[in-house]
Amino acid sequence: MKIRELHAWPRMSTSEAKQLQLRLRELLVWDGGPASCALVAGGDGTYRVGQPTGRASAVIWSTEELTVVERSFAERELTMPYIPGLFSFREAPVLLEAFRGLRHTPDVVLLDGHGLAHPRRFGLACHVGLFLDLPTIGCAKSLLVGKHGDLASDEGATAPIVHEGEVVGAAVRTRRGCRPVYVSQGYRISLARAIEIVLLCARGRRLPEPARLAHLALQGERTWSRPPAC
DNA sequence: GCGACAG
DNA sequence: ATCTTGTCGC
Ligand SMILES: [Mg+2]
Repeated sequence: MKIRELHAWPRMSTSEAKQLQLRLRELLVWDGGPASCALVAGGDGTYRVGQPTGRASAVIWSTEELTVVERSFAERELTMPYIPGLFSFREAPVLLEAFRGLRHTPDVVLLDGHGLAHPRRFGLACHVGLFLDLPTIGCAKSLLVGKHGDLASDEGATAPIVHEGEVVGAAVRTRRGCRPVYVSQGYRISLARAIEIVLLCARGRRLPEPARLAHLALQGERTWSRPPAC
Protein backbone atom coordinates (compact mmCIF):
# COMPACT_ATOMS: atom_id res chain seq x y z
CA MET A 1 0.00 0.00 0.00
CA LYS A 2 1.30 3.41 -0.94
CA ILE A 3 1.00 5.06 2.40
CA ARG A 4 2.82 8.23 1.37
CA GLU A 5 0.51 8.70 -1.54
CA LEU A 6 -2.58 8.23 0.59
CA HIS A 7 -1.32 10.76 3.02
CA ALA A 8 -1.21 13.72 0.69
CA TRP A 9 -4.93 14.31 0.33
CA PRO A 10 -5.22 17.94 -0.73
CA ARG A 11 -8.96 18.02 -0.53
CA MET A 12 -11.49 15.29 -0.87
CA SER A 13 -15.23 14.95 -1.07
CA THR A 14 -17.11 13.26 1.75
CA SER A 15 -17.88 10.28 -0.45
CA GLU A 16 -14.21 9.90 -1.38
CA ALA A 17 -13.28 10.09 2.29
CA LYS A 18 -15.78 7.36 3.18
CA GLN A 19 -14.47 5.12 0.41
CA LEU A 20 -10.93 5.65 1.59
CA GLN A 21 -11.93 4.71 5.14
CA LEU A 22 -13.31 1.41 3.90
CA ARG A 23 -10.03 0.64 2.10
CA LEU A 24 -7.82 1.73 5.00
CA ARG A 25 -9.92 -0.33 7.41
CA GLU A 26 -8.73 -3.46 5.63
CA LEU A 27 -5.15 -2.60 6.59
CA LEU A 28 -5.79 -2.58 10.32
CA VAL A 29 -3.85 -5.14 12.35
CA TRP A 30 -4.66 -6.40 15.82
CA ASP A 31 -2.61 -7.97 18.55
CA GLY A 32 -2.74 -7.92 22.33
CA GLY A 33 -1.00 -4.57 22.49
CA PRO A 34 2.35 -3.44 23.85
CA ALA A 35 4.02 -5.72 26.39
CA SER A 36 5.40 -2.67 28.15
CA CYS A 37 3.63 0.64 28.54
CA ALA A 38 6.39 2.63 30.20
CA LEU A 39 5.92 5.48 27.73
CA VAL A 40 2.35 6.43 26.89
CA ALA A 41 1.72 9.31 24.50
CA GLY A 42 -1.30 11.53 24.13
CA GLY A 43 -2.29 13.76 21.24
CA ASP A 44 -4.84 16.51 20.73
CA GLY A 45 -5.74 19.24 18.27
CA THR A 46 -7.15 22.74 18.41
CA TYR A 47 -8.41 25.39 16.01
CA ARG A 48 -9.04 29.10 16.27
CA VAL A 49 -11.95 31.01 14.87
CA GLY A 50 -11.12 32.66 11.60
CA GLN A 51 -7.81 30.86 11.27
CA PRO A 52 -7.22 28.48 8.35
CA THR A 53 -4.79 26.37 10.37
CA GLY A 54 -5.04 23.88 13.17
CA ARG A 55 -2.49 23.03 15.82
CA ALA A 56 -1.67 19.71 17.44
CA SER A 57 0.36 18.47 20.35
CA ALA A 58 1.96 15.13 21.13
CA VAL A 59 3.02 14.48 24.70
CA ILE A 60 4.94 11.46 25.99
CA TRP A 61 4.32 10.59 29.61
CA SER A 62 6.29 8.14 31.73
CA THR A 63 4.04 5.79 33.64
CA GLU A 64 6.99 4.95 35.90
CA GLU A 65 8.24 8.43 36.70
CA LEU A 66 4.84 10.12 36.29
CA THR A 67 6.56 12.87 34.31
CA VAL A 68 6.45 14.36 30.84
CA VAL A 69 9.30 12.94 28.80
CA GLU A 70 8.83 14.96 25.63
CA ARG A 71 6.41 17.26 23.80
CA SER A 72 6.03 18.14 20.16
CA PHE A 73 3.80 20.60 18.32
CA ALA A 74 2.69 21.17 14.76
CA GLU A 75 0.66 23.69 12.85
CA ARG A 76 -0.89 23.04 9.49
CA GLU A 77 -3.55 24.22 7.13
CA LEU A 78 -6.89 22.46 7.55
CA THR A 79 -8.38 21.04 4.37
CA MET A 80 -11.54 19.40 5.70
CA PRO A 81 -14.36 20.77 7.85
CA TYR A 82 -15.50 18.83 10.88
CA ILE A 83 -18.02 16.18 9.87
CA PRO A 84 -19.01 13.49 12.37
CA GLY A 85 -17.56 10.23 11.05
CA LEU A 86 -14.89 12.02 8.99
CA PHE A 87 -13.14 13.76 11.84
CA SER A 88 -9.82 12.04 11.21
CA PHE A 89 -9.43 13.64 7.80
CA ARG A 90 -9.50 16.99 9.52
CA GLU A 91 -7.32 16.30 12.53
CA ALA A 92 -5.04 13.37 11.64
CA PRO A 93 -2.66 15.24 9.28
CA VAL A 94 -1.61 17.85 11.84
CA LEU A 95 -1.54 15.21 14.59
CA LEU A 96 0.74 12.98 12.53
CA GLU A 97 3.05 15.92 11.97
CA ALA A 98 3.26 16.55 15.70
CA PHE A 99 3.98 12.87 16.42
CA ARG A 100 6.66 12.72 13.76
CA GLY A 101 8.46 15.50 15.55
CA LEU A 102 9.01 13.33 18.64
CA ARG A 103 12.47 11.93 19.22
CA HIS A 104 11.27 9.17 21.55
CA THR A 105 8.97 6.37 20.42
CA PRO A 106 6.05 5.74 22.78
CA ASP A 107 4.81 2.22 23.54
CA VAL A 108 1.20 3.24 22.91
CA VAL A 109 -0.70 6.38 21.92
CA LEU A 110 -3.96 7.78 23.32
CA LEU A 111 -6.11 9.89 20.99
CA ASP A 112 -8.97 12.26 21.75
CA GLY A 113 -11.65 10.54 19.67
CA HIS A 114 -12.84 7.04 18.76
CA GLY A 115 -11.12 4.08 17.19
CA LEU A 116 -13.37 1.17 16.24
CA ALA A 117 -16.39 2.83 17.85
CA HIS A 118 -17.10 4.47 14.51
CA PRO A 119 -19.81 3.99 11.87
CA ARG A 120 -17.29 2.37 9.50
CA ARG A 121 -14.91 1.11 12.21
CA PHE A 122 -12.22 3.59 11.25
CA GLY A 123 -12.08 6.47 13.67
CA LEU A 124 -9.23 8.88 14.38
CA ALA A 125 -7.31 6.43 16.56
CA CYS A 126 -7.30 3.79 13.80
CA HIS A 127 -6.21 6.36 11.24
CA VAL A 128 -3.35 7.76 13.34
CA GLY A 129 -2.20 4.30 14.48
CA LEU A 130 -2.10 2.97 10.95
CA PHE A 131 0.03 5.82 9.65
CA LEU A 132 2.34 5.95 12.67
CA ASP A 133 2.50 2.16 12.88
CA LEU A 134 2.12 2.34 16.66
CA PRO A 135 -0.49 0.83 18.99
CA THR A 136 -3.26 3.38 19.56
CA ILE A 137 -6.30 3.75 21.78
CA GLY A 138 -9.35 5.88 21.11
CA CYS A 139 -10.41 7.68 24.27
CA ALA A 140 -13.39 9.92 23.52
CA LYS A 141 -15.40 12.17 25.80
CA SER A 142 -18.74 11.36 24.19
CA LEU A 143 -20.29 8.67 22.01
CA LEU A 144 -20.41 8.78 18.24
CA VAL A 145 -22.22 5.49 17.66
CA GLY A 146 -23.45 2.62 19.80
CA LYS A 147 -25.05 2.26 23.17
CA HIS A 148 -24.06 0.92 26.53
CA GLY A 149 -25.82 -0.14 29.68
CA ASP A 150 -25.49 1.47 33.06
CA LEU A 151 -22.15 1.21 34.75
CA ALA A 152 -21.33 1.29 38.43
CA SER A 153 -20.23 4.60 39.91
CA ASP A 154 -16.96 3.11 41.17
CA GLU A 155 -13.70 3.97 39.49
CA GLY A 156 -12.76 1.17 37.12
CA ALA A 157 -16.34 0.22 36.21
CA THR A 158 -16.89 -0.61 32.54
CA ALA A 159 -19.76 -1.39 30.18
CA PRO A 160 -19.45 -2.60 26.59
CA ILE A 161 -20.41 -0.25 23.75
CA VAL A 162 -22.49 -2.16 21.20
CA HIS A 163 -23.14 -0.96 17.66
CA GLU A 164 -24.98 -3.03 15.05
CA GLY A 165 -24.60 -6.10 17.21
CA GLU A 166 -20.86 -5.71 17.66
CA VAL A 167 -18.88 -4.76 20.76
CA VAL A 168 -16.91 -1.79 19.47
CA GLY A 169 -15.52 -0.43 22.72
CA ALA A 170 -16.29 0.22 26.36
CA ALA A 171 -17.53 3.01 28.56
CA VAL A 172 -14.95 3.31 31.33
CA ARG A 173 -15.39 5.12 34.62
CA THR A 174 -11.96 6.63 35.20
CA ARG A 175 -13.09 8.74 38.14
CA ARG A 176 -15.85 8.40 40.72
CA GLY A 177 -18.86 10.59 40.16
CA CYS A 178 -17.74 11.62 36.66
CA ARG A 179 -19.11 10.68 33.25
CA PRO A 180 -17.25 7.76 31.72
CA VAL A 181 -14.78 8.02 28.86
CA TYR A 182 -15.36 5.92 25.76
CA VAL A 183 -12.49 3.59 24.98
CA SER A 184 -12.01 1.70 21.74
CA GLN A 185 -9.21 -0.05 19.90
CA GLY A 186 -7.28 2.11 17.46
CA TYR A 187 -4.54 -0.09 16.06
CA ARG A 188 -2.49 -3.11 17.17
CA ILE A 189 -4.15 -3.48 20.56
CA SER A 190 -6.92 -5.45 22.28
CA LEU A 191 -9.88 -3.82 23.97
CA ALA A 192 -8.93 -5.36 27.32
CA ARG A 193 -5.41 -3.93 27.12
CA ALA A 194 -6.73 -0.56 25.98
CA ILE A 195 -8.97 -0.35 29.04
CA GLU A 196 -6.09 -1.38 31.31
CA ILE A 197 -3.86 1.37 29.96
CA VAL A 198 -6.54 4.04 30.21
CA LEU A 199 -7.15 3.12 33.85
CA LEU A 200 -3.42 2.98 34.55
CA CYS A 201 -3.07 6.54 33.23
CA ALA A 202 -6.20 7.96 34.85
CA ARG A 203 -4.74 8.60 38.30
CA GLY A 204 -7.84 10.16 39.77
CA ARG A 205 -8.72 12.32 36.78
CA ARG A 206 -11.37 11.75 34.18
CA LEU A 207 -9.00 11.97 31.23
CA PRO A 208 -5.90 9.79 31.25
CA GLU A 209 -2.79 11.90 31.92
CA PRO A 210 -1.19 11.80 28.47
CA ALA A 211 -4.42 12.91 26.78
CA ARG A 212 -5.08 15.53 29.42
CA LEU A 213 -1.54 16.89 29.20
CA ALA A 214 -1.72 17.04 25.41
CA HIS A 215 -4.90 19.08 25.73
CA LEU A 216 -3.41 21.40 28.34
CA ALA A 217 -0.28 21.89 26.26
CA LEU A 218 -2.42 23.49 23.55
CA GLN A 219 -4.40 25.64 25.95
CA GLY A 220 -1.18 26.81 27.52
CA GLU A 221 -0.20 28.33 24.22
CA ARG A 222 -3.31 30.43 23.93
CA THR A 223 -2.82 34.14 24.35
CA TRP A 224 -5.48 35.84 26.42
CA SER A 225 -7.00 39.15 25.40
CA ARG A 226 -7.40 39.89 29.11
CA PRO A 227 -5.52 38.29 31.97
CA PRO A 228 -7.53 35.46 33.56
CA ALA A 229 -9.58 36.70 36.51
CA CYS A 230 -8.32 35.52 39.86
C1' DG B 1 -38.00 13.07 5.91
C1' DC B 2 -36.21 13.33 10.89
C1' DG B 3 -32.98 13.10 14.44
C1' DA B 4 -28.18 11.90 15.98
C1' DC B 5 -23.81 13.26 15.48
C1' DA B 6 -15.97 12.13 18.05
C1' DG B 7 -13.55 17.24 17.80
C1' DA C 1 -13.49 22.63 18.63
C1' DT C 2 -14.28 27.93 19.54
C1' DC C 3 -16.34 32.51 21.88
C1' DT C 4 -15.56 33.04 27.59
C1' DT C 5 -16.25 34.36 34.03
C1' DG C 6 -18.25 33.09 37.53
C1' DT C 7 -20.48 29.70 39.97
C1' DC C 8 -22.48 25.37 41.70
C1' DG C 9 -21.82 20.59 43.33
C1' DC C 10 -19.45 16.10 44.48
MG1 LIG D 1 -9.56 17.29 21.04
